[in-house]
Amino acid sequence: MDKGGPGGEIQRPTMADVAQHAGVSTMTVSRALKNPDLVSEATRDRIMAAVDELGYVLDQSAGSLSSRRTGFIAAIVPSINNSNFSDTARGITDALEESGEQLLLGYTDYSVEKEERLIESMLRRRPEGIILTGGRHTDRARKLLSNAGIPVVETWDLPANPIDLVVGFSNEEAMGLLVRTLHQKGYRRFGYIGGTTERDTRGSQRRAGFVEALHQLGLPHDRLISFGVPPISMQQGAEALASMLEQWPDTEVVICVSDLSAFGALTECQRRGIRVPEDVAIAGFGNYEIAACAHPRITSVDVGCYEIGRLAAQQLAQAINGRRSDPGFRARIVTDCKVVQRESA
Amino acid sequence: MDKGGPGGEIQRPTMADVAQHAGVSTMTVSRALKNPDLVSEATRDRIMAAVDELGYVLDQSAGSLSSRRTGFIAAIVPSINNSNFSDTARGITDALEESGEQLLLGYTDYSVEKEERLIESMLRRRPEGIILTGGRHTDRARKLLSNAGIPVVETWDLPANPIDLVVGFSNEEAMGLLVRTLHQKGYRRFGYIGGTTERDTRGSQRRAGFVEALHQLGLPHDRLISFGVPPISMQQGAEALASMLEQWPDTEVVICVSDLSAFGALTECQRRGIRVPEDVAIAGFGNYEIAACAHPRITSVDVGCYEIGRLAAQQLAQAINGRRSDPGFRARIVTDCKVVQRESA
DNA sequence: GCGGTTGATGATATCGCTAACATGCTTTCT
DNA sequence: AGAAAGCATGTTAGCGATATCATCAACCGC
Repeated sequence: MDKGGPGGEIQRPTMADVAQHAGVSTMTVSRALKNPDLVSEATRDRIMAAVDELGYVLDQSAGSLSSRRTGFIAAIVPSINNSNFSDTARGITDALEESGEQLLLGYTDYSVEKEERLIESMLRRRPEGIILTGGRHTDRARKLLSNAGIPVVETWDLPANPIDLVVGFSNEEAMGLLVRTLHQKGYRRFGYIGGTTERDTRGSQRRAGFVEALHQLGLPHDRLISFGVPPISMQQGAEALASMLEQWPDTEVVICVSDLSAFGALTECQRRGIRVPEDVAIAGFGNYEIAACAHPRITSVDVGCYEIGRLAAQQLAQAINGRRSDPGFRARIVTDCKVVQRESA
Repeated sequence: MDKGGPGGEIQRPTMADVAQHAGVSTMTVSRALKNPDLVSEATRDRIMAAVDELGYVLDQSAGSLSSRRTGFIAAIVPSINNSNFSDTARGITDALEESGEQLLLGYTDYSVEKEERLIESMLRRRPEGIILTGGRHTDRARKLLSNAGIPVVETWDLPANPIDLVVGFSNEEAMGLLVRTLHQKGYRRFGYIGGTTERDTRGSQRRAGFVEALHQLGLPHDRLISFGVPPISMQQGAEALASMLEQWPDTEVVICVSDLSAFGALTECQRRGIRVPEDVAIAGFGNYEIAACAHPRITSVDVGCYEIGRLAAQQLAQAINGRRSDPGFRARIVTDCKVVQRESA
């Protein structure tokens, strides 16, 4: 097979070829493929036979140029390696499948600069809407989006100045909820493990929520360990726990920025023969599968990642179709966060 | 902001607008954006100023129609939720970034029918190449691909009848390697945990490799537990282990189709107070992060997921650019698999 | 000083499809 | 019966970019 080679270019059949083959005009072929009921059954059959025989595949680049609808939705997540975000991506894809749109997926590695570049390169594809993670973006990114004139959904956060639509939750409050829940269970000496930089906005917000909640409870909130560049890994969670216990050996409960680091912390305890939760309790965030399966199972916060994606895609679809004024349409959807209490804390 | 609403359609500037603004022809604008050195500095500056002022963003749908290069690469994986495959996806994206192509990513949920549908809808976007997972596809999918006349890379496997290019490894042999390694460590009574159906081709191949290796070693190979629809989860690994020990309580080592199920099996042992590896040893496959972090750490097989993605994208880029006859170009790249010995087995 | 090369730019003709309107022809209504 | 409406299809004109060839200076070497 000579494919893609120079001179090996195959002349793919076009709609005109199909039309000729079926003895109709290209317009009828186009209709037969997109709105079959606009074409009589006999003609449609002839066209489909021609399509089959020639192995014709519609060219959507051409189609969307003419119809001004690309059928693309762009989505940008921090990382596709993180199952929380890939759950969101799944939610988006599943919702899109219903509306027949295709997903352009990109990841930023938690960098707003990379996000800006991604937004720019995706806008060149003329997506009909775009889904972002978080509310922090470069000024240029905001400008690009505003110029693009397409609906935008920010997710996983409740930005103070949203660009357009929002589907998310408050990371501060979700963390506050976790802290208060654990406080009610009797814990008093809280420690927090997170990443080193502010790059992970949601991580920073969770830390802020941790501090604020303890402050309101009148408890000390200085046991903060920063370890590793986000996304903070299991391994780094383990190292951070070691550091935590070294600095504050009497810490009662350690809350981690995510379940991955929480799991790392848990295994570090196991290596050191520290009992969880008897000696130290551990809680995470995100309700990853690992939290439900670890031994002991890890207390966490479920933020409904899949649902965020599904809702974001639905909102976008409605906005694209001009249903912003429909009853029940809300530009800002606050999703539910639940603390999942398990054995680890 | 009125976006996407009916009648709210913003008239985005086109290249002609930029051209007029800068007092040049559209062709010069096109050149300034794609091959800046073909345009004098003064003109280029004027054009860039116009681009900035108007907030112009290139329309690639239009561009690719005329240049017959879409800049798209399609990639299809079984699941983006599985970090092995999302590592491969990362490898692809990273390699593509160098060549400036954009990724169209889709997932099949381990169904060849869904794969066929995905291939069809992606081919409508006229990708310049396509990366698949595994060597099993529907006949129609094969036909679609062959008609498309673009390079194809099959990954994560060494298909007997490859469509075109291959970047992968033998799942049978990789599993055989693991079995022999554990055999050398003295284990004799082997059990295997995998999914129920043949949908996960790679899972089936690993099971076949398990059976074959034991057969060659003259050992019994009937301790096979099938549990759950692939991808088999941590939880299912746990349940499968319970079932294994019930049927064959004297099993010495349990090999799981992936590290996720291995981890589930491990935690089930911990719940039951069964010591790993003293009472039962456990090994997984894929070398996920969790294998390196669990306590005890899980023996696994590293298959270089990221590298598979990177190589696949590179191969594709070379094939697209007609470098098939370059020295060093191999249509079939066999990647390295290494057993990573840890405490669990 | 002149044929030839190089460099910067422009004019024109598509690329493959679909929107919008036009054309016949049949059906329906009053 | 004649006007109005409906159905199946065709015609025409782009969508927004780029390939290709053409143009016109400026420059180069001998």
